[in-house]
Amino acid sequence: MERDPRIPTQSAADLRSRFVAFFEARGHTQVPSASLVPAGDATLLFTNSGMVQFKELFSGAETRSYRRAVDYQRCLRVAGKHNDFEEVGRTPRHHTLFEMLGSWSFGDYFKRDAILWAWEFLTVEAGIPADRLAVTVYSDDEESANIWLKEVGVPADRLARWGDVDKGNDANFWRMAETGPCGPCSEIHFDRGADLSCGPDCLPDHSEHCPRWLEVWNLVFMQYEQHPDGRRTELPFKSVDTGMGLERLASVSQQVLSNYDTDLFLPIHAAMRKITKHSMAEFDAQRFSYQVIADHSRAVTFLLADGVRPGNEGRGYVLRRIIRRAVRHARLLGITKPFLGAIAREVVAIMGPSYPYLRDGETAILEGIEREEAQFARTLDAGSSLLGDALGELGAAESVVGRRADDLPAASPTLGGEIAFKLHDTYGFPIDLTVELAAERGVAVDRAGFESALAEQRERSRGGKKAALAEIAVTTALYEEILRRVGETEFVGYEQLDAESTIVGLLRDGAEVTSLASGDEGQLIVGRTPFYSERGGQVGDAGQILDARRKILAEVSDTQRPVGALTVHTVRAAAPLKVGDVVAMRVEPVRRAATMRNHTATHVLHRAIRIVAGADAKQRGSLVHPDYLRFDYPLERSLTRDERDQTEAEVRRAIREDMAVVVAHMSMGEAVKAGADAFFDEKYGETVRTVRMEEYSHELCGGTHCRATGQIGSFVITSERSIGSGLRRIEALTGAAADEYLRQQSRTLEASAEAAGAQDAHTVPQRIAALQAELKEAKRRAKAGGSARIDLAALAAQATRQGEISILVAMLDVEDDEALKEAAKQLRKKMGAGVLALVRPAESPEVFVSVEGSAEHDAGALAAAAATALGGRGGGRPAMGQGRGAVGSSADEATNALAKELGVAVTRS
RNA sequence: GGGGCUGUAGCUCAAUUGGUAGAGCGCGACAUUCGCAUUGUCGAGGUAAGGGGUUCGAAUCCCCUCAGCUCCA
Repeated sequence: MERDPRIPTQSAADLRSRFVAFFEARGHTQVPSASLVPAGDATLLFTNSGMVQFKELFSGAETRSYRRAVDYQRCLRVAGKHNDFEEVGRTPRHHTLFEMLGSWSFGDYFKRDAILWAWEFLTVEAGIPADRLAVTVYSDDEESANIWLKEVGVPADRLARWGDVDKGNDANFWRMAETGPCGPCSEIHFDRGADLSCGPDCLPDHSEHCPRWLEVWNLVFMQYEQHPDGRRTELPFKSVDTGMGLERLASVSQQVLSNYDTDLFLPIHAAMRKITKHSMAEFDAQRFSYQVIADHSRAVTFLLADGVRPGNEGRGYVLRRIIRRAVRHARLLGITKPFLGAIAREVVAIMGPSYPYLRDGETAILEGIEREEAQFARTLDAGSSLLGDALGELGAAESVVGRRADDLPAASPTLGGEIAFKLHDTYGFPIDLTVELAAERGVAVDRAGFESALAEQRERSRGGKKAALAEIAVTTALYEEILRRVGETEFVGYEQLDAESTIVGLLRDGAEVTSLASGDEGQLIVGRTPFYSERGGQVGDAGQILDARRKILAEVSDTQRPVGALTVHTVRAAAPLKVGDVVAMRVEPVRRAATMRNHTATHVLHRAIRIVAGADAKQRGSLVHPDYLRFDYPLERSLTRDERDQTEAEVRRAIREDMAVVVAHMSMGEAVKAGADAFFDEKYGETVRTVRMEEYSHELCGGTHCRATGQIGSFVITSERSIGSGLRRIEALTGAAADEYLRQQSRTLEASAEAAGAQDAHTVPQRIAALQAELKEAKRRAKAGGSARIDLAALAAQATRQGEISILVAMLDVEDDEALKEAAKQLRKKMGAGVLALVRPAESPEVFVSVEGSAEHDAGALAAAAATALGGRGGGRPAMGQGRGAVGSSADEATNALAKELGVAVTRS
């Protein structure tokens, strides 16, 4: 493409920081890039656009101290509605991970400022000549069109109008969901030159069909509220959400045709070529694979840094697929050794300055990659041998390296689609690898059969999750509507456990109602509540709802916050309740106190773990329940017995210190400066609540706590185990529960000591070891003694000779069927070839027959006949047979029958 | 959430498909050797992941639980 000398080349890093500075200078607060794992959104797998962390602000469910924001948001599109996974690498501008530069107005400025600033940034800061830009607006958005035409001065032929929502054309119209905030968009496109035009009437094309136009910036004006009945009304609270892909902007500024040729990717390609030793020509020939690897290495690095680990479900599975696809493409480039770690290092080097958390997590990132690469190598080995067997059965030819599937003759043998699918489904063997390896051995693969098997499985899988997700979406929408109507619930539970309030909403069976009858179960919403709703790992409060005379109206079993700060109590009504009633809310005090002990103990434990196992053992999740606490942290190994004891001792020491627990409110920035640990993706820029225990522990936390650590009382770890690769979980008890646990333990030990006959608790292990040795010895003696008691040599000597073979029919009174088999083995050694028929007297007598070196006799038949004679059954093979008579039948009869059949006398032992 | 596969000696894996649980490596002892390596002989080592069922009889068939691998969502 021809260079436009008017456009100054700028690095992606410069563009990123200029963007932030530009909007900061215009009153915007810089908000950090949020985690790829969305905080508190069950319907979303990954942060897939800039607006995810602001979602609650647009619906009015949440407010913040700022009304203008600017950010660069890492986004991932690999699953769900926006799924570019398969496109990545094939096109110049599809990515899994990308950065969205965003400017935001929450009920502040609207179309005019958004448009003027966007234009100014592109033409002045980025230096793009106005004649290289064009814009689009929604068909009937005269307001935006006028700003573009009259104020900015865009020529009429550089402005296109698109979209007609009511006729089903959603172009230039944005909506968050079926209902809720929505509005027109205005896009800014870069004109890459008329020579690329798709035709004479070429207009900026929003759908990207025309290579001439590159959409760089989308300005979304949230203007309307979409109601379920189809009406659209003007929003009182209008917002702006703009998003510009950094990779695209960089491609414009650096005047390259592909995002993959910008300085965001060039060093990654270079690092890869260093491994492959490819020339630039070879690189160009293999662009697809190089681009896949470059893209995926970025996604992998960010995902690992955000705490996602490869696994076989949910986010972990997506990460695994990305890593494996990258490895697969590296193999196409001839790389079979681990390489992704080196590439990830390069990604950290490029992105680290803008995303410091990548540097912090570098060790963990590299470990995660190394582990997954090794795991995939094992999978490929297992799959290769299975595939080899399958190909062998097809009479595959000798392997010819490099033979391609396309070059196979039409008459080639074909590997069934179901076999290819089984390899893929059960052994994780990638289909394109199957095709390639089969081709090398001259075998085609029935790809259509594979695809249909895959489609069938998809169909099967859909049933489960879809209904569940849809249900969440429906109830979420309902709660959002309630929240908009009644506003946030006031929480007064930090200071008091009782509060008077008014019922403002009731639900039964997932729908709003105006009253609950006695006995009904449902959800209750009030204006203010002392009930703590489940968040930050602490479970929701339980308690009662009372009337003025302290009569119980309802039992509260749980408290949740489904959306924003709307608190929802799960209740079972004991008396009729209706919206508007004034009630007394009473939190169960014992339960709350136990919960508080466990929550404060969780903070102490967190510090203790980091002291014992290292600072990297940061909290990854926790559950604070009245009965116990649960704490998850990353560690590649189990705690040693010593470390576990040390941790426990450290927590107890901190309890004895009786440190005051001090709660404070401050801005996020102040909290971070004060050294508070923020472990989850907090809402930045806002006032946060911090919980501090002197210099020992300082965390962001909304939970309820003890006044001082001494109130925790007791502490004991009850389990420490793995909950997945690199993740461990501790469960512990505090207060009376811990005391009770320890009491039970010592009681059990006392009982064990008594049962084992040990002098005292300390000698129980030795005592048990001694008993086990004794038991083993006794068993050994019994086994040996059983056959020793019976003189097997003498018995064998009494066998009747019949020509070449000996025949022995005997009754052996031994311990069990195992002893009978053992005796048979030894007799066989002493006796040589022949027929050996043994009977063991018991409730139901057992018959065991062994034949060696005789075609005349069938052991199975003999055993069956003898057992049948006793009303039982039996069988076996010619060399060996066994059976068992009915309960109460006579062993003598069986012996006699066998002796008669074989024509010999019974030998008595 | 819905599937597929696997779990047998310390390790890697067998067993005519329901009929006496084995092999190689590793381990121990003895022999060979000046010693090491080697080689030979003998030996120890099994709750067949755990539990239930069917059966005269289950590693094998059925059900449940647990763990690992894997696919789909």
